[in-house]
Amino acid sequence: MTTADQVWGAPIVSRHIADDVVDRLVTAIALGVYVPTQQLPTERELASMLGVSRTSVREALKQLTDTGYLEVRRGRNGGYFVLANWGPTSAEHVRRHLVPHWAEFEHLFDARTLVEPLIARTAAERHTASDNRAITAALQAYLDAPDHNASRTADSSLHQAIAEATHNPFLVTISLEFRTRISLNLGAEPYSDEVRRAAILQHKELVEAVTTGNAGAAAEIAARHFTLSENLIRELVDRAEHETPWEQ
Amino acid sequence: MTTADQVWGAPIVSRHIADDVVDRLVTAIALGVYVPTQQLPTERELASMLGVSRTSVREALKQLTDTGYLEVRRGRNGGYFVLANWGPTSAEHVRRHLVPHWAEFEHLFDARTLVEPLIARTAAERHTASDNRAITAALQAYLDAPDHNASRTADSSLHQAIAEATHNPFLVTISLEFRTRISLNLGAEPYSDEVRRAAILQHKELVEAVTTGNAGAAAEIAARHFTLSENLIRELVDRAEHETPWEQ
DNA sequence: GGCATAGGGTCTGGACTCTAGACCAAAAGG
DNA sequence: CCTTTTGGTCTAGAGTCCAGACCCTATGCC
Repeated sequence: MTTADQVWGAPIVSRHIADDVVDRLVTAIALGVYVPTQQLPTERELASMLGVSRTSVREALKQLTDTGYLEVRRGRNGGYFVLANWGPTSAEHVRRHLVPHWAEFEHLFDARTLVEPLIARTAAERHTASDNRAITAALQAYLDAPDHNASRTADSSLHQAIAEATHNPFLVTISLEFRTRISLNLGAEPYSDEVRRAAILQHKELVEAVTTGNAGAAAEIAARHFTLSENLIRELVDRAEHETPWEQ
Repeated sequence: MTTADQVWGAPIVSRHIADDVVDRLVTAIALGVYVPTQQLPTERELASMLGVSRTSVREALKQLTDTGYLEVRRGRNGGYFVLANWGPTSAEHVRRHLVPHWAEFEHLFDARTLVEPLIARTAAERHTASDNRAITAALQAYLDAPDHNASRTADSSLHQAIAEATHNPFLVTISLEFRTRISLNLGAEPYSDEVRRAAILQHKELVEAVTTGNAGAAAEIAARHFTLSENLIRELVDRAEHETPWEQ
């Protein structure tokens, strides 16, 4: 693998606008901007938000509806609604997304476990009073989250607030990219009361370390925190592989 | 800046194929795959390499020629040739690229100085015998480089070989992205006999630390190494700003 | 000198994409 | 029942991309 290979590697393919729209929608849903049962903006609104024709938006929505991620209802009060197929608990989802991308997944977790502690450490070293306010508010929103969906949205916002305390847009982007790609294959990270209790504790510790400038602790807690969900996924896939021993 | 803003942020714009080709070419030249005075592949070859029509390739080459980065010669033995406008030593180049993107640049250096030591450390922890061979070969190529251009190409290959020793494609991509974006604004990093001597020493130390698995030293040397070029750029811009006090 | 060749330069027709906008169909609310 | 909101359908026109044919120019070679 030479430098030249990296550059010329893949042929250029003409990306269709609809594919870009699909990416945005999937990202939004993966990050919890829209949660199951929630209604998306109307076709006309999406078209105007994204600066694209309604035709292209419809093409994207059609793809997502066909794949079973959205439901469409006609008439007044109609629109597109997020279905609940995003959870990794369904063996279906595991087979469809986790297993085919398993190698990428391992690397993704690996890289995240390496980079996120660095981000947490840097945030702890550079945070300002205003960062602290944002982080604390995000933590509070997370603690107040009434259900799993709200919890996902708040989790993403909290980690984003921490990344922003590094005051480096590249680190913010890298962190967002990790969240997106992981949620993308995963739908939601696994969830149970036990997991939530552990996550609450870790988030509190992490926020404490970052906002008080305890860089070493922040890095260490972040490493533990991101290992938690990684292990949950592994268990899940192990189980799914045993339950459905390789037909189709 | 909420999560939703990050997702819906920019409107979707239809990327033209020619812009993608421009990106590839600029990346290739920035990374030293093609160096000044060297001839690019022919239009027909590029079209086939990239899987696009000759029309699109021509459009891209026209842009780069108009901007003054390529020269075109007609007739037999003709073709496109890389011009020498890429060096940051020209005050022209500094004004045109460094100053307008200065903020992005600071962040870029900052992120690189944070992440590259992590990559070096990880490479030191995970290297295999085959990685060591690749890294050592890349170092030798760097030492043997007869001139500045060959040196740039070899430098990029060496850092890539180290990144690949992490065995994580995301880290490889991030490292490549840093090199590309920095070279993109910079053309080449500044160069002098003194700089080269320092760089040779640091590259030797870095390779030694990585290949013998001395993770701490690898991280520390990488941090120093990437700070070196950062400081050179700063001096350069300071000088340029004093020499040409803000007309145009 | 003259011819063959390897490049860039130009043009065309057709397939496909994207857009804007008009209009239809269904369901809910008043 | 009628209006309104929302998805569903269709069309005309502009733009993009491609494949391929053909032209122009400089060089190398006989």
